[in-house]
Amino acid sequence: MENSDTFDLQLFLPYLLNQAAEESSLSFQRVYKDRYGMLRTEWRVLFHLGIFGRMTARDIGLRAKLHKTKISRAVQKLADRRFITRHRSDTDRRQELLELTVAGRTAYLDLRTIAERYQADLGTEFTKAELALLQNMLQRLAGKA
Amino acid sequence: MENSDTFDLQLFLPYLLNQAAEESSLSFQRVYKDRYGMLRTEWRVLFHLGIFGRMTARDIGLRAKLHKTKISRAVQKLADRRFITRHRSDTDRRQELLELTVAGRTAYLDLRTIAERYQADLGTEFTKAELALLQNMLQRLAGKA
DNA sequence: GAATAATAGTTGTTTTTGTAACTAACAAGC
DNA sequence: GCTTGTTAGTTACAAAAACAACTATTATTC
Repeated sequence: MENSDTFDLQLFLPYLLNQAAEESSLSFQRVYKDRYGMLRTEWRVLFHLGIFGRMTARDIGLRAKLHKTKISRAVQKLADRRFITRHRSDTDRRQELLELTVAGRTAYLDLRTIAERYQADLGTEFTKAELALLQNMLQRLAGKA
Repeated sequence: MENSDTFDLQLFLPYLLNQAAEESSLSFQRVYKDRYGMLRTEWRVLFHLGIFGRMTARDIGLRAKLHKTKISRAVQKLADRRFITRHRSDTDRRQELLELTVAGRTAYLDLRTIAERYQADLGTEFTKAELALLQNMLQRLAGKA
């Protein structure tokens, strides 16, 4: 290590954020993957429909910053597994209204419970104020605040 | 949106962290991708060698939490492009000592400058104390503190 | 109102990643 | 010192993501 250097990679945000994101996603990923065979894009679509109710692929893409091809395939898989229904819109026949089925809503509520538990567990690790600041800063970094 | 729900996805850390990580990586990605045709794993390997000097693929994997196949491929590509050299170790002929070439070090220093500028620019967005707290929390979340 | 552009969503192809199986070298136990 | 297990790294195959080209429908413009 004779050419040692001083740059601290561990503090470089694009790196550090990815490490933290990957680590924090792990436990949640295990649940939606093992329990429902879902991919990341799929649970995200599921959650958007669970939270906001009926919406189109386009709107999910805007909110979640997901590319339409990713959403298209996630929607297909979710529909195949009867988690969502798709209905062509009457006012604009290009777009499709997506909605959770009962099974979809059940899966969503189950995963939401896990997510809420995860968030609650952070309370043992961080104070409320710390957490609020963290979320605020992350939202600013994500360009959403 | 009749089935509206109260869960705040924007505050769910596995989601929020990913959004922030993706957004914050964008500008840096553009540089290492456009300027050097590198992938994420490749700049990470490059940086590890730039920072710590000669080391093995195994040690990079441990530090960066990268799987050995990813590193193996990154090392191949970096060696193809003459950014690094590889020498089998005398003491353990399974492992290979990796080291930056002059071209590799030049690329590293260039990218490091960009990275440092990125970090510096955060200072206009956040206070020193905020940033320190953010980094500390992210390191805890990443399991490295 | 026909021609052109723009939008929602899909499909096909290429890259990149993930996973498992592999080779070669070393280590440990007996 | 031979068998068994472990480790460093590679390769082959499967899954997923990225990107470009496409269809169908709606919006715009002249």
